Amino acid sequence: MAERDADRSVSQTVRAQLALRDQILSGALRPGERISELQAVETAGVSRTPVRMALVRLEEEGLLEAIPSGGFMVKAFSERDILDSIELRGTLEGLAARFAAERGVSARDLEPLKECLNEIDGLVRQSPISVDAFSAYVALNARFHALLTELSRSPPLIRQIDRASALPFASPSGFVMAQSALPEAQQILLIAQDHHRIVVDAIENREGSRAEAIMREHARLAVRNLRLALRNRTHLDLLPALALIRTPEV
Amino acid sequence: MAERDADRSVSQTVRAQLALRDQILSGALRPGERISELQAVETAGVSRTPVRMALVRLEEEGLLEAIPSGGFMVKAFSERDILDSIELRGTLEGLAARFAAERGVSARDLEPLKECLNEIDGLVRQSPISVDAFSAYVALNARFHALLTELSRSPPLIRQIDRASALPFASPSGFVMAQSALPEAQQILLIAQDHHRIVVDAIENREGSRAEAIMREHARLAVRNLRLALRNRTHLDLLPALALIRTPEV
DNA sequence: CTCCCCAATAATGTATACAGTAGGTATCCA
DNA sequence: TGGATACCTACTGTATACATTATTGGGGAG
Repeated sequence: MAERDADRSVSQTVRAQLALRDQILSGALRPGERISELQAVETAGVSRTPVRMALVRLEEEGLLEAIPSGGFMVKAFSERDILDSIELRGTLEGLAARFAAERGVSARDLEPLKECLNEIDGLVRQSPISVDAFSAYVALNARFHALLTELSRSPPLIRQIDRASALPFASPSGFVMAQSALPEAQQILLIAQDHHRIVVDAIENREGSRAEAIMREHARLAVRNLRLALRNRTHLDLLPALALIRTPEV
Repeated sequence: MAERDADRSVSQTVRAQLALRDQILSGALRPGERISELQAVETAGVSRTPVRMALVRLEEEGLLEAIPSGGFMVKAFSERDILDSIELRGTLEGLAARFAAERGVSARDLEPLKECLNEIDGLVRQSPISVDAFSAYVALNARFHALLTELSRSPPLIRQIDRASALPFASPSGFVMAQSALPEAQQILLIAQDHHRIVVDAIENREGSRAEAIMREHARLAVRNLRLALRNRTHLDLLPALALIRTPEV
């Protein structure tokens, strides 16, 4: 009720979309559960029209699924869906790295990436890494991936990568957090940093195939790590958006 | 006015979406042009609410672009966007082929693909190929790609490939039509058929890397061919034709 | 003559009212 | 007592009315 007149700068549709996404990701709405428009109207504090717009957008985003008889439900994902989504994004980012390398990148455009890596360097060498440093790392890592994607200068590819990252567990931050549940987390961060450095080097030297190969390997390693994390159920609570994983039938 | 009560089985939203997509693809609405909701309401014969829903869906589909000040415009694509979109889809289909090979496919699941190839065989060997045979080929080729995608059994990947194929020029039918404008069209069809046969073989023998590599090469070849076609100034004839072609939804 | 500002108009974003349908519950009959 | 049917409720899909914002055109000032 305090939020009713908060942030008048954003449209009602966006506000509804954010509110609903929050509810889904926080687990307030369980997978398979039907979304109640009326309830959404109350929580978002807007009328049905923008709520319905938000529902359509969230469906296209992949968080919701249309029910044939009408309405929407929260989409449920299998563990394999999650692993596939990560490999998918890795493949696309590999293509982005190739494009960047083949098309040439000016030293000035490469500067932010290198700066990003340097900032990360100081963080990953701490052992054990502090909570603040870790969240700083997560943000910087996401920034690195975004910058790399941009370097492809291919709007269709960038768009597709954004879509592939929409699912929380498929986003860069998502799987960094997932891997952090593993005992070898510290070493994983160092390896990731190496990968990133190689990619930047390959792009700088215009070696498209090498840039792509290392990004794909990077993703495949992440998939292997996450598969391990998923198998170790005790660490599952550290996974982002665990609410979206389909629970076994009761 | 005859369409007002036609097809009561589909929702008004879907009807509006189809009508608008038709208008865009047929060129009745030019790229960059702002969409008039009022006009859309008239042509679709429905009220503003389903029209706006359709607009949001078409934006997510990639055919429209939101205008910051409000409303939507028809999205404009550069030639490079078109080429990138094709390579993008090829990359995704390569991953699909890899998944299919690595995860194993039963002989029964592979049957429809082989049948598809056999049906195509008879068509591509005709020289010159008749108009009817060509459109039959286009349909069968699209079917082959759809079946191959399905074989990955990865819902996230399938979804992403569908999205990548939403743009008419990036769809299998789209670039077959584009390449058909080249003088070596006949030979291109034969090469494509070879590629497809190799992919099926690789999947059957569970050679993931080979299956992926050949699909990517297939796409890169198509990109090269289309770049030639665009450079030869045949694109003035090509683009309108491309706009008319879309892969069947199913 | 040109540039800027204000006002009128049109179109978007939002809210609400209406209609049709699916699902649930209660009652009645076997 | 169990099952089927009919009614009722609640929710979705659609239409329309309202408000707010952008755009355009004209008029006035420099």
